[in-house]
Amino acid sequence: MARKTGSHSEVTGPRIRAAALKLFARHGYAAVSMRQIAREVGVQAGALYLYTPDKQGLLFGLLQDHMTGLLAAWAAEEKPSDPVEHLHHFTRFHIFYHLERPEDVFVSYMELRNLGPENFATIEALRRTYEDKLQAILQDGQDNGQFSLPDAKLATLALIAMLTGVNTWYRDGGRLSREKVEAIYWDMVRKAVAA
Amino acid sequence: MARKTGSHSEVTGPRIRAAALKLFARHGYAAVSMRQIAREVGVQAGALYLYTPDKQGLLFGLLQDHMTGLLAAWAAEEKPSDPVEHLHHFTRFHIFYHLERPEDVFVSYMELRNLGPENFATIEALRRTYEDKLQAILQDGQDNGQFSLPDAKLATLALIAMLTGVNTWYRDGGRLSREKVEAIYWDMVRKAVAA
DNA sequence: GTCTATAGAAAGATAGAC
DNA sequence: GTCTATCTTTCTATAGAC
Repeated sequence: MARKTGSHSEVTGPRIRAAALKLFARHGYAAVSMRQIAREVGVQAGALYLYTPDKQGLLFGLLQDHMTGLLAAWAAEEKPSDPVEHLHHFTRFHIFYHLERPEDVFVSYMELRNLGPENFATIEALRRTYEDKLQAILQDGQDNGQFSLPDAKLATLALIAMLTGVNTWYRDGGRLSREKVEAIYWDMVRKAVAA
Repeated sequence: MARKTGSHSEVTGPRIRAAALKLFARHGYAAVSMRQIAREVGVQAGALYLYTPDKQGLLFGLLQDHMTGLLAAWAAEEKPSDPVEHLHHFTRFHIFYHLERPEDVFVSYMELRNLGPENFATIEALRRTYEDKLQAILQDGQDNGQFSLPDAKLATLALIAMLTGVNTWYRDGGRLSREKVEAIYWDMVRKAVAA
């Protein structure tokens, strides 16, 4: 099908979102202007409002897509039935998935407070759903005696904080490969929850 | 000594800093205006510039004070010579110190990217100094065989991320006391690094 | 030490031409 | 679908009165 010149709705939308993600990650949501985003894309500021109702909607879309993408990716993984192997699989998945998209992770964590109350509740529910996946694994291993956890909920939060923390320091081409990092973290995770 | 009416330099400065900390923590540095800070304190916006060269200086002062306070507090602690006890002491100290000042911790972590390059380098050096305290403990235990660590630096970063993560969910009056939280985290820390 | 007033720049969002 | 132009608000920072 031929497409009219100057009509780019299917390509401009994603480019706006990519530019917003990049700029929000680098400078923070509140510090980035709609004009900056437009300049990055190569359109005028007014044109942005064809693709988002407002600046807040742009942020919300980024966070929502990140969280639903994360949940969908985990849902698509094959899960071992043994809790220890299941936890290892989760550890690998979490580290690799998050290292693959550092800007999404950074923005999703840093800009939560810039969401309106309703948008915030939506994202929080998604995040909680993800946490529950890990908590179920830990509870499973606790129930069959492979893990020894004083508190499954706290262990969930502690492990996720530890694993997501990799994003704050990891850089491609650094001292350790992703595989090596994963192995080192798995060693600590495994021992931290061991019976 | 009598003090002239309308002269409040020794009290207004700290109040400005307290207001800035509160507002930066709640809304983010970039989203808070000097007018908001002034309104919170009860002075006019122009008066703020008697106490800080600019908005950036206000942020830098908050972060610098937090980091130097943290280092001074740790320096004042008595350190057990046994690495396991030393690590336990660090775990307690880190959790309690950080839970005691959630706004400082939050701002110090979230607003790093809003520092100018020179200010950023200064804060990063202080943070690194603190990390080195933990790393030395871990290395000590590794050397005498009480700990088994594939990588002392990564273990340092992993443990600090895990411990600081308490601040993201802990609320006074919640399900668990600080003491109980500390005990649960210490159980995981201890096992994660155990030989 | 604090105030009022303001300079000068930039923000979010909209209207209407093409 | 995009642009130009603009409305309205708000911002940081400074000047000068008291």
